Amino acid sequence: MPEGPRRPRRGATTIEEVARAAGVSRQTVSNALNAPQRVRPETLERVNAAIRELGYQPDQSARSLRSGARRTIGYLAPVDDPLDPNPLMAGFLEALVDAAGAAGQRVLLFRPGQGTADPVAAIDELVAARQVDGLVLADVLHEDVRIAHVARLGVPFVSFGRTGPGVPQHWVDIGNEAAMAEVVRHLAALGHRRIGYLGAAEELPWMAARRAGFLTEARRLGLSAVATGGAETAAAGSVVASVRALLRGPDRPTAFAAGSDLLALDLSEAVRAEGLVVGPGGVAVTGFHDTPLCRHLHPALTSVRLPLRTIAAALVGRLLDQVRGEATPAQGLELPTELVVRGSSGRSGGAQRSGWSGWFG
Amino acid sequence: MPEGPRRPRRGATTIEEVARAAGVSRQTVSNALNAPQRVRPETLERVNAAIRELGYQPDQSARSLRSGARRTIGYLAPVDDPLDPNPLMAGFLEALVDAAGAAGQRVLLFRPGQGTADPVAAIDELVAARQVDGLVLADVLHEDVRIAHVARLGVPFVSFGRTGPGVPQHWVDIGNEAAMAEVVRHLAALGHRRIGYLGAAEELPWMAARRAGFLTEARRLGLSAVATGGAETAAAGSVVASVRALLRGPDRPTAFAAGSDLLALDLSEAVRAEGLVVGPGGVAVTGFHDTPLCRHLHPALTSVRLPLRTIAAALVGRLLDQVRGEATPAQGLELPTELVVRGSSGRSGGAQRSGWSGWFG
DNA sequence: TTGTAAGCGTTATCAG
DNA sequence: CTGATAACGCTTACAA
Repeated sequence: MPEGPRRPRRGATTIEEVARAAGVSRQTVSNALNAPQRVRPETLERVNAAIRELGYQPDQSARSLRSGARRTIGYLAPVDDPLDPNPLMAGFLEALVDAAGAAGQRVLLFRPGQGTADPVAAIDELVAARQVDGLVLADVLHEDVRIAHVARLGVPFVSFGRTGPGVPQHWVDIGNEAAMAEVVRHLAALGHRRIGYLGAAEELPWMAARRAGFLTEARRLGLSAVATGGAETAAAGSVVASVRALLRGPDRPTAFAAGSDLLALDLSEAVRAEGLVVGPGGVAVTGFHDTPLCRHLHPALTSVRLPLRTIAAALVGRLLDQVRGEATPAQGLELPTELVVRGSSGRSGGAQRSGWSGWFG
Repeated sequence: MPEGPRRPRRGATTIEEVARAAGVSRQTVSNALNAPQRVRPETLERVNAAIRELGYQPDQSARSLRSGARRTIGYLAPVDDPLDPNPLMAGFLEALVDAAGAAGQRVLLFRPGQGTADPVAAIDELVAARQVDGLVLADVLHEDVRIAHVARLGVPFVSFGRTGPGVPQHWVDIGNEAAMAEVVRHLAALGHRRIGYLGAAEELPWMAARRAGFLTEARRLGLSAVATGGAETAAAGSVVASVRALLRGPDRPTAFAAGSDLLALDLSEAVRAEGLVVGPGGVAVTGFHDTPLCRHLHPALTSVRLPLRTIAAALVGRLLDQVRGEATPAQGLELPTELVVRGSSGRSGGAQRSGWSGWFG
C-alpha cells in the first residue's frame, strides 16, 4: 500500500472535509467555488460557511494538475547593469503583483541561471515545467531573442517595451518620444530657446526614443537643440565633461533635459562646475523616472513619472486575455507619462498631465 | 468518460513518453530523475538521452501534488512608503531569485491585497493554497505580527532583519550598529573630532540601530557627537534645517554620517547651503546603502554596501534547512557590511572590508 | 535493478 | 441540483 509523502503534511483542510462539514458532496463544494450559479443559494451559503469556518483554500497544485491553469504568471527579470539598475524595478514589481493579484494570479519571479546569461534556457525550463500560464517580459529590445523564442514556443506573453515589427505581439509601453516632447514644450514655455539633452546607452530603444523625441520636438518648435551623452561620449566620467563643453561653447543652452534622474544629477554637477546655478534664474534641468531622488535635490528635480500601476494592469489584462484564449489581435498600447514640474525648472510645484497617446497596431 | 481540461493542452511531454522513447517503464524515468544511483548507468544514459531529446521537464504541479514539495518559496514584499521605497529591493530580489534558483527553488512574490494592508491574510492564503514550502519576510520589526503569525502557523520561514526575542526564529541581518561604528572609526581616522549623524524614521529598528551604533562608537572614541533627524525633526522639509542649525551652532561638526544615501543628499544640500563644501578639506559626508546615486555625486559619496548576495544565500539556506526538516535550532546570523570610501570622505577611492561579526543565538 | 499499483486533491463528465 | 467515478502526471512502496 503506497504511503503519503515523507514530509509530514501540514494539517491542510481538503475539499473532502469541507464537504463533510457542510453535509454535501465533494462536488458541490467544487461547484460552489468554480460555478456558484449551479448551486442552490441556501446550499451555497452552507458551503461557504464551512469554507470560512475551516479556512479552506483549494490546493493549488491539485487544481493546476487537473485544470491546466497555473494561476501564475512569470516575470523574467532583466539582467541589468548593477552599476545602473532599472530604478523602477521595485515599483513596477509591486504594481505587477497587485495587478496580478486582483486578477487572481500570482507572480513568479525568475532569472537566467547564474553564469548562464541565457534567458532562453530559463524560459524553457519554466514553460516545460508548466509553472506559469504566461510570461511578462520587460526591457525589450528591438531584436529580442526572448520575444522570438516565446513566440515560437506559443506561450502567452506580453512585453513591457516595444520591439521591432518582426513578431506580432502584445506590448505595453510608455510614450518615450511624447514624454520628451512634453519636456521640450515645457522648457519652451518657460522661454528657453537653446536647449540641450543628455542621454546614455543609446543602443537601448527607450533611451534612443527619448533623444529622438527631444530633437524632433525642438526642431518642430524652431529651438536650437543639441544632444550629448551618446556613443560619442561613451567613456566613463566624460559625461559631465561633455556637458561642461556645451556650457562653455557658443550658444550655451539655458536648459537641459536628461534621459534619467541620475543623468540629471550629472547635469546638475556640470552646471555647478561651470559656476552656474540650477533652477529658476539659472539653468533649467529635468530628469526622467521621478525617483525619490528628485525630492531630495535642491531645487527639487522636475521629472517624468511613469504610470506604473496602469502599465502593470494593462500588461496583466492583455496577458490573461491570451491565456483565456480570447483571440485578441496582437497590438500595442502606448501609455502617457506625467510631467512632474518642480523647482529645477519653472516656478510652481504643480503637475501637468500629458495627453493620451492612443492605440497602435 | 471524463474529458481533459477545456484549455487546449500545450503539447508538453510527459514522463510516459520519455519512458516509451527510452524503452523503460515510467518508474525508471522517475528514478533517473529523483534517485539516479538506483538506475544502472547504461539505462540512466539512455533515459537522460530521451529526456534531452524530448526536452522533458516534470510537471511541477503533479510533482508537488504527489510529493508535497512545492519547490517554491514565497517572498512577502513589504508595503513600503512610495515616497521612500527600499532602495535595495530590486537588488535583493535578484539575489534572492539567484540563490533560490541555485537550490532548485522558485520565488513567488506576493503582497497584501490592495486596500487590505493586512499581511496576515495574504500569508494565510498562500499557505492554505499550499503554494510555497516556506516564506521569506523582510523589513522585520521588533514586534512583528507577520512573525508571530507564521510562527503560529508552523510554516518554515526566515526573516531579513531582527525581531524581538519573543519568538524563536531564524533571521539574517546586517550589523547596522557595527556598520555605523566603522563609519565613525573611518571619520575619526581622518582626524574628525566633532561628528554629526542624520537619521530618519527612527521607529524602524535598522534606523535606530544605525543611530545607536554611531553614538556608541563616537562615545567610545571620545568624540563629540550629535544626532538629528529623529522624531524631534519629523516635520517634512525640516531635515535640512536641522542640519544647518548644527552647522551654525558652536562645536560645528566637521563630518556627518547619514542613515541612507538619500539622507546624505539632504546633508550635502545643507552643507552647501551654509556655504561650506563637501569632501576633503570641507565637511565629510557618508551615506548608507551604496546606491548608484553615490557614483553620480561630486564628490562621489562614501557609503555602506550591503552584501545582498550573501544575505540572500543565507536566507535561502536557512529556510531550506527548515523545509527539509533538519532540526537546526533557531538562530540569527549577522553579516558584515563593506564601507566603500569615496571622495566625500577621505582621499583614496579604495574599499575597506569590515570585520566578521559572528553568530547570535 | 525494474515493473506494478495506488493515490496525492482537484475538477469534469454523466447518471440520478 | 447533487453524487459517483475517472483522470490530470507524478512519486512512493512493494513485488518481481
